[in-house]
Amino acid sequence: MLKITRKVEYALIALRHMQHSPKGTITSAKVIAKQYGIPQHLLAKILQQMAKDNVVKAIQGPTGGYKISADLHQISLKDFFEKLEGPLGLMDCYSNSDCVQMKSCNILTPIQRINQNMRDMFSNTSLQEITQ
Amino acid sequence: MLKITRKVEYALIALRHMQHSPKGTITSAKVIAKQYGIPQHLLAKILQQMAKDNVVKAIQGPTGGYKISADLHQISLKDFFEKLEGPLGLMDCYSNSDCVQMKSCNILTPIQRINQNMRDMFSNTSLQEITQ
DNA sequence: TTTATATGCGATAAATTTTGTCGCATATAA
DNA sequence: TTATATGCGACAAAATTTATCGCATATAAA
Repeated sequence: MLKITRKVEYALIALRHMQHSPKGTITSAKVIAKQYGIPQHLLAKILQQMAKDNVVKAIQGPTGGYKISADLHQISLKDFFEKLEGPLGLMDCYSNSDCVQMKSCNILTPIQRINQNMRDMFSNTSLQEITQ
Repeated sequence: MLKITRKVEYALIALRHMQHSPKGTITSAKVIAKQYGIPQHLLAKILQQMAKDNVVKAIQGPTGGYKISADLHQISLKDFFEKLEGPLGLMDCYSNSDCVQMKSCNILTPIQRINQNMRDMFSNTSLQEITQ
């Protein structure tokens, strides 16, 4: 529990790789996948999603690939995680109200405080701090 | 991702329930399971594990059950989570070294800082703060 | 114009983890 | 003696995560 997913890991690895490449470099999913041992198709889809989210810009055709298009200082880890994986919370019930135990649950409020601490932590960390 | 498991949820619910019962009360898994809509057998196993961990004391026989035996002020959430779920970390590689990408991974160090923040947060929160 | 190689995207499959169930044993109060 | 609790291992179901496949479109380069 309390793990980040491989999807997020792969996204961060790709961003960091691109950020350490010479300015203007376009990097294909294939190159990154090979270098870090990531399934190529999977990484491609993740980069495509980041392109939709305007974190990265996609260039099509041969010699195509991706480059960072956002200012990573301006994106918090919380926002980035939520772009890729949806709402961030220690328990589902904070974003999804279909838990039948909602009324009887006695830890909803106490855990909420911890939850908020966690969200704050990721809100106060920028993507740049990971990829720099 | 970044969720706590139901196992931990159920454990916390049970502890909080017991802590709010009159001093000396012995509570069976069955009673708690019914009240909160938790699968009884599952909760029983969790309580048994907490008994092994000396968080709770088990009393056998009919009229048996459990009561809190530890000082919950003295147990951090981190320790509690690790008792139930094993090592705490954002990525498996911090506790388990069989990731083949270890050498090539470029985010190991940056994520480690975030990881430490998270561990600190759970280290600095006592079980009591959840169950009180 | 053709070809090779990249992204775009949906469907599907495999693997892993989480969650829940079952059966039988032991302990003990009534 | 009986009923009801914990103790414990094996197993099963469900959910989530991780990975694969196929085909479409875009475009640089031969």
